[in-house]
Amino acid sequence: MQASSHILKRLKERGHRFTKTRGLLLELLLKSPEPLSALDLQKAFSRSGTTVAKTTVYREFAFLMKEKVIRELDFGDSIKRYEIMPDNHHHHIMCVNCRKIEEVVLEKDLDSEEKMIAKNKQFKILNHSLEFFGLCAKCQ
Amino acid sequence: MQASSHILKRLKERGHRFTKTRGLLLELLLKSPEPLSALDLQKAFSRSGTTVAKTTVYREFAFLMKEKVIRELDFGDSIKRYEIMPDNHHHHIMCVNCRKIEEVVLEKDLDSEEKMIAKNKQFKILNHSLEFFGLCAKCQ
DNA sequence: TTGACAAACGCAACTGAGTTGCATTAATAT
DNA sequence: ATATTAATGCAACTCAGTTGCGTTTGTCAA
Repeated sequence: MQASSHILKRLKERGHRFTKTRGLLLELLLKSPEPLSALDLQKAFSRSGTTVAKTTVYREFAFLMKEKVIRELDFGDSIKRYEIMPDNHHHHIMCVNCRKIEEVVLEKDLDSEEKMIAKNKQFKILNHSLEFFGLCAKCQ
Repeated sequence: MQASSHILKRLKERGHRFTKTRGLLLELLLKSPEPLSALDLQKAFSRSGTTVAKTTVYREFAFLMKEKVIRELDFGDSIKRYEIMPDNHHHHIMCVNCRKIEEVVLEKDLDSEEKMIAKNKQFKILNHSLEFFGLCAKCQ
């Protein structure tokens, strides 16, 4: 029983197929300590002794986004990265030198700020993106 | 006396040239209520009755970034946008429908959070990016 | 188990933001 | 006025991501 089973089960209940590629891609995302790009995933497939077309990876990202299984992250380097949709609300910090990414949890969330903005700007806020940039222990 | 004069003066003091393109580009950035992309700027040049090569716009962005006259913003749509380096620390909210961007100022800044992260993660934090996404008054 | 059907896949060609090489133009110092 | 070199323009390029289309494969019903 792989860690991705319950997700695959959920997808199947919604009428989607259980393929080898989808299973492995989810496994790899689940066990990665860092968000992964399309290229990262192709490399991970390679290391697992398989291959996957980049088209498939991008389409799978789109599919899993639609199903809200993963979420997209943007670190400003024009490479989209993805992680399994987290239970705990967290953000990230990326080392601007070696690109290492770690999760960070704020002491206070941004809910009250969002309410204030919604009120002042008459925007209906749907989400936000907050990423920190700096130098990791090794790179400073 | 244009609004960009003091910036051009500052650049000149550092040994850089005062060109028509640089002057107009700064004028346009200064008077824009929203951050601008390279394409936005080319269009704005057009409306001013001039033209500019996209290469020039990108190189000018790089130059002005190096001189810390502007800063780069990322709203996750793989288009870099730029705004004059602000005095007041602010973030932005973008309408996911019509792409309208407005400035927002937090009630509490993220300094204490940054200190906490720096301590816990042993990162030296250099900066952060925080953008909100939602629907503006017209689009909801 | 088999056959049908559509979801999932792979390959090649494409898109579009941003970059690079190189020749030309023009701002500044002397 | 002239020399120097920063700034500019054009064309070709890069690279992450997308699209078209023909093929494979998971699923379901007979």
